Amino acid sequence: MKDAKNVTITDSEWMVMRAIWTMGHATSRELIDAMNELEGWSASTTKTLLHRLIQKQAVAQHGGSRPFMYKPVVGEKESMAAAADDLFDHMCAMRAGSTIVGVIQSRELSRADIANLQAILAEKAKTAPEEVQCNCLPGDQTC
Amino acid sequence: MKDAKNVTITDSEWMVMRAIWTMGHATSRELIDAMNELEGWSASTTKTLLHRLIQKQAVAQHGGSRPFMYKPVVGEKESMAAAADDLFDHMCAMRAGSTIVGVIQSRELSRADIANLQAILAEKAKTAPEEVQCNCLPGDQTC
DNA sequence: CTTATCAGTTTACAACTGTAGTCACAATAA
DNA sequence: TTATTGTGACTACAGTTGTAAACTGATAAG
Repeated sequence: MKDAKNVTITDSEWMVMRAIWTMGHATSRELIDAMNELEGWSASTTKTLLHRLIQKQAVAQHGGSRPFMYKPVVGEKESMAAAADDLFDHMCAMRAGSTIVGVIQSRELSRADIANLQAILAEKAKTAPEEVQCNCLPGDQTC
Repeated sequence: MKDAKNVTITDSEWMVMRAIWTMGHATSRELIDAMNELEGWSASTTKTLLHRLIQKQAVAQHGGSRPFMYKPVVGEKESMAAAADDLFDHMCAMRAGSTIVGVIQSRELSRADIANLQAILAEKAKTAPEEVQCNCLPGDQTC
């Protein structure tokens, strides 16, 4: 069973996935056109990326006859979560908080997103530690 | 003037940077040992990464005589912010909010981080849109 | 001073990425 | 039925990344 955790989507592939996710399903022609307009890519480039995504089982080919339909196999939400987790997993745990502050400052958030975040934060506040430990070096140095 | 925005640090290089950032400055021996313990890397691997970081001007060699000192040139905070921005720039703006929700849920945050986030969110709530537009396809489709 | 060792520099090399051309075959038009 | 074209498959190729060996010059030990 393929899930987003096991698939690594590269930067270029990500662009194609976004189009497929948003369209729900698409023919190669539609994707080629969208990518050409968005990124200026040649048809070959989009085709290659699409094939690599199929190999990775991030996308599947549907419909028996020739203009095939392409549909996402991995979900957008899960893939985004996996990518974000992957990023933060490679960074210092102690500074994750301030990094998230930066992200929130620079992104547009809907009212619902904000309400959601506020609820989670209120909950987390109840048990939050004074300091998060740095996990960048071996042993348990005080950083 | 080198700033974090212009330097792309790869995953492996990131590990070395974390050690250097945390140590403040270090000799190659210290880094080699730390990386060996943390990642099981051979001395060569750490040396290579260190050199690539010097080339990228993410790290600088200090001290005239042989056991040189290595110090970070780019800051940890700025590098983390750049990496995080880069990630979110490649993802659907509409779903950034829920992705952040996921990140916050899975990370440990200090009281100070939480207070900070709460303040920013309260501020952003005042002008937050009902919906953030999807920016995955050309044109302005309703997604 | 000569030798062994360690730090620093070069070279290596396969896998992965970004970007794209070419080939083959199915569908369609003539 | 044959020629054309659109779509999918295969090939290409340079640059990056992960991982490390080999070489070279500085230091320390004898």
